[in-house]
Amino acid sequence: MAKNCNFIEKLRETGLRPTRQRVKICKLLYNRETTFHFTINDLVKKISEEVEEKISLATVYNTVHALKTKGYLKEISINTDRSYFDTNISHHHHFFDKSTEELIDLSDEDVEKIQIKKSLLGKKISSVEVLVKVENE
Amino acid sequence: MAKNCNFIEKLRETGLRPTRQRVKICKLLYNRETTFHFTINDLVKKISEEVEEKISLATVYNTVHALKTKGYLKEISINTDRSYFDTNISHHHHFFDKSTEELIDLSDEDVEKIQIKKSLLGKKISSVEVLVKVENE
DNA sequence: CTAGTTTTTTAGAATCATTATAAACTGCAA
DNA sequence: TTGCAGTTTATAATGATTCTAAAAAACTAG
Repeated sequence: MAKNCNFIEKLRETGLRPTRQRVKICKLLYNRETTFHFTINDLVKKISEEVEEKISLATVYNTVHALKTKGYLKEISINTDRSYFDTNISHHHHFFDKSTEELIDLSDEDVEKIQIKKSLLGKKISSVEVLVKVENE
Repeated sequence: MAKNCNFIEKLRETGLRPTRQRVKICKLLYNRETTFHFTINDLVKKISEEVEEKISLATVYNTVHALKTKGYLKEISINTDRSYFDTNISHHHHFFDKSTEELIDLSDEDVEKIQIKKSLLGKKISSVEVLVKVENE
């Protein structure tokens, strides 16, 4: 799991050329114990700390967008000024801590099954997201 | 319900001076049959169509923000470039139609009761929002 | 391996929603 | 009516994101 090769394969499979920059970003995102919730800014900071080579801001945006499009990243619905992404793409929901502006995973079992009793003519449901906002007691 | 007085009272009660601009915006927002889901841009357009006097963009932002702070408007969590607001402040959830970028109310009864089985130490839940994204079939 | 084609990266400019600023204005209480 | 605190306003500033066009890198066929 610690080798670049994995990401090279993975990227190639999805039709994304495994460029130096993409491989390095993937290593940062997926080569970790826990899932990673981040904003572009978080990621840029992490890159500047842990990657020797500079990666331009536009590339970070491009790469994150490409990974999201390919389904390797999930974008979370919160109305903040920045977008949040999650490396955990399995079906699950989130806590959003208003005081720290951090996301915390809620596993699918942590939330009682949700039933939507209403439907819209000619529309199909593409996702159901639950966001639980929390604040300090 | 069609008189300004109502809004004048309402605003005054909450410590907001009932200025010409605020009263006019409140009339647009609350003097209607159905609830109103809108972005700032929607509201500005509506003002330019239905109000004779020009209201500056900054005032629209200020007023919406003030109404939201006082609990007369709800801001909806969606990760779009613009913020969405809802004049329906009762507890309920939303459909978000990805093709039209419109919000549609889901009454509280339309969504099976949600139970969160996990809690965070030292934090209390301030809201639970369900967003159901839909797209054309 | 190499030339040619396509994709990607890059720095910087452009965009767009939102917020800040500071001067002019207004609601309201004395 | 007067004065002041709260508001409005036009405009500038901010900040996240996207666009641009040229240089660089990755791929492909020969």
